[in-house]
Amino acid sequence: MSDLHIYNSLTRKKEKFEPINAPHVGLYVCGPTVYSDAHIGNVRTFTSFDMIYRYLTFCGYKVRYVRNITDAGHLTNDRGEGVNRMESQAKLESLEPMEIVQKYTVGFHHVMEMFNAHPPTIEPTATGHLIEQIEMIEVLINKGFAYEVNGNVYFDVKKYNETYNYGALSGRNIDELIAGYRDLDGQDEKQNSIDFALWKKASPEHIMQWKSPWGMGFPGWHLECSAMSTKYLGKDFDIHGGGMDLKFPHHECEIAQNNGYCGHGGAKYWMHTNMLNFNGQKMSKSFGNSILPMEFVTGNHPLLDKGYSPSVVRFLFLQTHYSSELDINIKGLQDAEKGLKKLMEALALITNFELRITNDNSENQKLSSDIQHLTSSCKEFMDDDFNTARVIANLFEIATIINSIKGGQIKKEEISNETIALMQKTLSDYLFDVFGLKPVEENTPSKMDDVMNVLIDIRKEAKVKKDFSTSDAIRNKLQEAGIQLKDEKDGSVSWSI
RNA sequence: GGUCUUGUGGCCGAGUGGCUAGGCUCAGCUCUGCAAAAGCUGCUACAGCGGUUCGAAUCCGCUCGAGACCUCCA
Repeated sequence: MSDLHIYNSLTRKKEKFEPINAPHVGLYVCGPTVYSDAHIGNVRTFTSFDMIYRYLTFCGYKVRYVRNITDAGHLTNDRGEGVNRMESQAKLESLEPMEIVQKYTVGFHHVMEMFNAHPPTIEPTATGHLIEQIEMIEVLINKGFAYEVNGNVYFDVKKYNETYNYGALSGRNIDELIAGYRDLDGQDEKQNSIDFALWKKASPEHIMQWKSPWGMGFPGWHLECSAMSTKYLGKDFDIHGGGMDLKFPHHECEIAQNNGYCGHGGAKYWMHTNMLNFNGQKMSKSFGNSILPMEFVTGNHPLLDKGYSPSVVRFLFLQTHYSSELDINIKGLQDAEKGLKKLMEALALITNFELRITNDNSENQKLSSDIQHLTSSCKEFMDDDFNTARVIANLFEIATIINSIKGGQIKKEEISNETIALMQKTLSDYLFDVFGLKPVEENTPSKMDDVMNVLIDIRKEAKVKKDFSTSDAIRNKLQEAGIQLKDEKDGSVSWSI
C-alpha cells in the first residue's frame, strides 16, 4: 500500500509503518482545550496532522481519525492546586462554563475550516465520556495503580514503575523527577510528588462537577485521552499525535494509564509536531505573543504587514518538516505567498494546456524520464516521514518545466500528452489533496472577465497606435489595484490577481 | 541543576558519508515598444577545533552559541 516510514518518538527511530489492521489505521490526536481562542501555533499542529491524515488516506488507508475536545478536567496547575480552565474562564467572561465550551468549540471548528483541515471522523468530548473515565479509574484502583485520598484519586507512579517504565516516552528518570519536585510546596496528600490526579474532588462552588464513587468531582486531564482512544481505537492502535509540549507529562501519563488499565500502552507510533515561534520566540498563550488565526487572514495585528490567506500560512508550514521548530515572520509569509502563487499558476496553466493531437516520436526521452522521476519521487519523499519540504522542491521543478513549455524554451513536441497529464496530476494531487491548499482567491465574478476583456482590448488598440502612455496607464493602474497584466509571446494578454 | 534538540550560503529551509535540494532576495542575459511575467546564468554554505575514514556539512569528542522540556500550553 505504501512504504511509509515514520519517526516514532517512543523508540526515537524512524520505523516502517505497519498498521495493526491494514488497511485500517487508527489515528488519535490530542485536541484543544476549549477555554480560549486557538492561536496560530495550534493551527500548525492540527494542519500537520491534517496533512498526515490526508496522506494516509491518499495512500489508500481507511483512517479512523479521533481528535478530542477537552471540555473538562484541564487545570491551570496539574499538581493539584489548580482550577478548572473552563470554569475560571467562565468567571472572567461572566458565562456558564458550558457556554465557554460551546463558544470556543465553535470558534475552533471555524478556524479548522478556514485552514481547510478535514474534520476528524470522531470528535469526542471529555464530558461525554465520564462513565468510561470513571470505569478506568476503578480498574486502576483495583489493580493497585491508583489510590484515593479525601475524594481525590491519584495515579501511583512509583508502583507503576515497578512493572513498567514511567519516562519511556519522554526520556525521564523517575528519581530525578522526584528530586526535581522536592522543593515544591503543596505536596500534602499525594504519596509521591510525581503522582498525578485521575479524579479531583470539587469544592461546592464548582459548577463543573459530576457524581463518582469518590464523591462529586471531575476527571484529571490526562485521563480523557486514555479513555477515549481506548474506546474508539482499541487497546492497541496505530498512531498517537500531538504537540511536542504534550510529550511530558500528558502523553507519558497517558501511556501509564493505558498500561495500568489493560497492560497495553496504546499507540504503536507516537508523533510529535514541533513548536511555532514568531520572530524567534515561542508563541504561547502564557507569553501573550500569540497571534490569532483570523488576524493572519485579516492582517489586523501590529506584528503583521497585511493579511495572508490560510493557504499561504499552510504552505509556509509545509516548507518545514513537521518535527522541526518553525520561525514565522513577515519575510517568510511574503516568500510563501509568492511561491504558492507560482505553483498554483503553473497548475492552472497545465490544466488548460492544449494537448497535442497526435503522438509522434519526437518526444524528448531524457526530459520525459526526468519528469517521471520528479513525479514519482514525491511519494518517496512523503514516505520518508512526511518530508513535505522535498515534495515542494519537486513541485517547483515541475512548475519550471511547465513555464518553459509555455515560454517556448521547451518545445511542445518534446512532451507527450501522458507526461503533461502526469505533471498535472502530481501538482493537483499534492497541492490540493495531500497538502490541503486552495487556489488563490478565484471567487471573481464572471462579469470580471468581461470587464477585463474590455480593458485589454482598449489597451491593445492603444498599443497598435503606439499610444504607449495610454497602454501603460491601463497596465499601471491595474497593477496598483492588484491586477497584473502579462503580455504573452503570441500577442495575447492574460491577467492574474 | 537535570533531560533533550539544534547551529547550513543575504534570508527561509531540505539533506545523503563521495552525486545541483528548493523557495525568496541580488546581479547579468533572453524575450518585450518599455515593463511585468517567464526562462537561462551567476553569487556568497555547511559555528569552531580535533578525531574516525581513501573521502564528512553528514559519524565521534570537546568548545562556543541557540532553543525546548522538567510548571499551564499544540
